[in-house]
Amino acid sequence: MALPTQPYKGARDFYPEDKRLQKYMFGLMRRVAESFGYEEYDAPVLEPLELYLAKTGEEIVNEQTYTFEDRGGRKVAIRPEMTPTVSRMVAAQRQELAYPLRWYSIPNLWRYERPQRGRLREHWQLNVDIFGVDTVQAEAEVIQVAAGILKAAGATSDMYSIRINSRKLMDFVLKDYLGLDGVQRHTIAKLIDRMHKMAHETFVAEADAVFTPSQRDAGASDKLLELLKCTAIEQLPAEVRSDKSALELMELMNTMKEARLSNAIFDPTVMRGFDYYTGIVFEIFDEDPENNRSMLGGGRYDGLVGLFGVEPVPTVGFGFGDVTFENFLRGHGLMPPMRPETDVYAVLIGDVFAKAQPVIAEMREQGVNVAVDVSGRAPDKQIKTAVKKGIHYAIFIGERDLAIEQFEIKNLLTGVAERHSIARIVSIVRDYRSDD
RNA sequence: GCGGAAGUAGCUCAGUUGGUUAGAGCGCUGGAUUGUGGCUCCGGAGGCCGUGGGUUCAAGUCCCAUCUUUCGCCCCA
Repeated sequence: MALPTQPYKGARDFYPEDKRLQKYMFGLMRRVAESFGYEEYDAPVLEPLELYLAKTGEEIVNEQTYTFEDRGGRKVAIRPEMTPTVSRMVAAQRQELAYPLRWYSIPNLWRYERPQRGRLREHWQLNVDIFGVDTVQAEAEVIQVAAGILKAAGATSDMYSIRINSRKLMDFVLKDYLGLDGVQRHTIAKLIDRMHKMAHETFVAEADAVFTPSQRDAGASDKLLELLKCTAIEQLPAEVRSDKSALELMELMNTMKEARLSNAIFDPTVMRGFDYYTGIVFEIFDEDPENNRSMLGGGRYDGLVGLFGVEPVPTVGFGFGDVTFENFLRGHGLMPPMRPETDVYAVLIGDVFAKAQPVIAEMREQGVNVAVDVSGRAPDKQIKTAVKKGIHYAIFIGERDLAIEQFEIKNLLTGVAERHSIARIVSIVRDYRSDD
């Protein structure tokens, strides 16, 4: 029986062309994050299971985390997210670090669930976090990092929307404004999270079923619906609008405006699944009608670092997955032209492999990436290979060329061939490469 | 974890109410052609018809299970 060639369920192989796209996406992420002063860190793929028990959502730990017991009887998890890990790292050096601390990482993460569009079992996720800032200036900054990556990818503001809400505000709404108890709040919160996926009548009916008769008489249902319709803080009822959390949101929205992020809106239906969020939460939505989904999300989690027994550190961060990013790029026609790493394909004519070495070495020393065809096949076959690999230049090396130290360099995309010295060829290829 | 759809060559697919030795296009590969790719001509390789079981004289085709992919639900880093 033959071994299967397909990768593990929900995981991907990265062939060179796939890896090229990944390098492009990660490159954008790194460049933009570093332009804001973020420093890259990393950590093990394995963590003790306890790390996730405290604050990650229950279902994620119990059903969506890969776990096993090691030979020493320790319960181990393959990291399903990076936030607990980075909190652990910050807590470990709580006193030594320089705040505000700006860190980013692009870890691969695993979740055990059924793969579907935009969600696999293994994915890579940019994590951007700022530690030690308790004002909404932190939120404003990380949102700008997120938007900056999309902008660097060539996205325009109509392609996505930045939707902002606040856990504190929703707590105030559900507890003080609507007077719900703990269980009711939890149920309604989950319901709001699903709101856009269900028929409006279903939502109304399910929400109504949560309220007690006296709450219903007090118009809880209508109050909730009215509130969820708001798309700006100013539209909130006066009682809600004067809460501290609303003022905070207003300040953030104002900064968004100053930062020219015109597609940032207040959206009370943005809840986020994790239990550890404590304040502002936000998502960036892909506005592609074929792919209308949250592609990036984050928020404030001031309580996590403190779980490790040190003084708490206020924190804001977001995660941005490679799968949703790739869908976004494809959906909006933002896929970049992929250029192979190899600049020049050396076509050898006749048995000149040994004699050609100095010429090839010279090109490489000058920074040109050269792949040599060592197949001994006819020149036309060698060219076909170069074309198939997508290499842009071929250099022809035969006895004649070596004798006069002039070589033909052919642009395989245009078919144009010229004859030059190696020095000249090197400069032509370098100029061409730095074109874009 | 729950429900729908689909698996035939590397890719896209055809294959009649079950009936000889399973096909096409593209791709791959060799030659025409060891000093120049895309066009043309000639040749070649490549399939346990996803896997296992069942029904039948006979299964790519019908039934069951299973795996994988995909769409949705749950959930959502």
